[in-house]
Amino acid sequence: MSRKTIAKKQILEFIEASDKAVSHSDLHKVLSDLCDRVTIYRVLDRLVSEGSIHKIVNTDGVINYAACKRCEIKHNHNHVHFSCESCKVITCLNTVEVNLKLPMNYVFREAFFTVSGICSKCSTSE
Amino acid sequence: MSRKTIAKKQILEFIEASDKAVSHSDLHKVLSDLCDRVTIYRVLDRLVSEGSIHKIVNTDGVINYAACKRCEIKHNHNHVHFSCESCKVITCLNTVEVNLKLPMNYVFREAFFTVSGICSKCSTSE
DNA sequence: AATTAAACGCAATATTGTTGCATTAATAAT
DNA sequence: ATTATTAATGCAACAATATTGCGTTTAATT
Repeated sequence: MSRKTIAKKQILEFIEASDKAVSHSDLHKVLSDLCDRVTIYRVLDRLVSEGSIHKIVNTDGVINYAACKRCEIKHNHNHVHFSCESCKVITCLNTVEVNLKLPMNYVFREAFFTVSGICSKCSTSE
Repeated sequence: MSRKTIAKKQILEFIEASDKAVSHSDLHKVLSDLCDRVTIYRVLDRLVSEGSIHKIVNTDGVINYAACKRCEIKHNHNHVHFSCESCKVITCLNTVEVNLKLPMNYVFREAFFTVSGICSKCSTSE
């Protein structure tokens, strides 16, 4: 059974408080006093497998994490993520829906959709 | 101006001949006699910026490369990539179209769509 | 054939992620 | 409240991946 440790609590709190997706190195910069690098990796794995957060692979291959805010209602990570080229912020576009139909005999399991461009904040503030 | 070197020619040929997306380590295993690891990185960057190949970030964050087969007609990398969990092969689903509409003020530049599951080859051969 | 700079190899370094193991601490049992 | 159990941690080592600097090579131009 999974335990409620200090590291886990702090890491989850940080991710939940953030309005953007965060990477391992983001967390390490902020929580370096709290715990070891390795612990952050292990806590992130646990949080993902428990369904508290989800992984987002950015367009450059960097893995980010975001809290599952609406997953209580219907667990679904197949929404679109937006990666802003200007402010580098990665956000979840929960409002955008994607519909696609795979070819014959393909079995769907999971979808990862990331769109890069300029977010609304950056496009309106220039 | 970009030069036609042996390494570049060989790497592009290999990627074009492959029916799946290949990673840096794939290339390094095959072409280790041809050139240095670093050269492969640099050639890949050049080929991408020249538009001869395109990047595919897999669901685990590993970057793969595939040739741009239909880009002569209409340069478009916004098609769906499929990552097979069984045979680990990454393919371009040129036939699958995705339509999405970004929220107000978001500027679209590029889309990265990857679906994971079981490909037709694996689902029919079991 | 000489010139020029892109491309290269090599070494060093940085970044990212994993594993083993002894120790610590959260939870359950007494 | 104390003890027992084992999940979780820290640390060190390791592995894989990616980048940079620099002297040398080589493709393309003159």
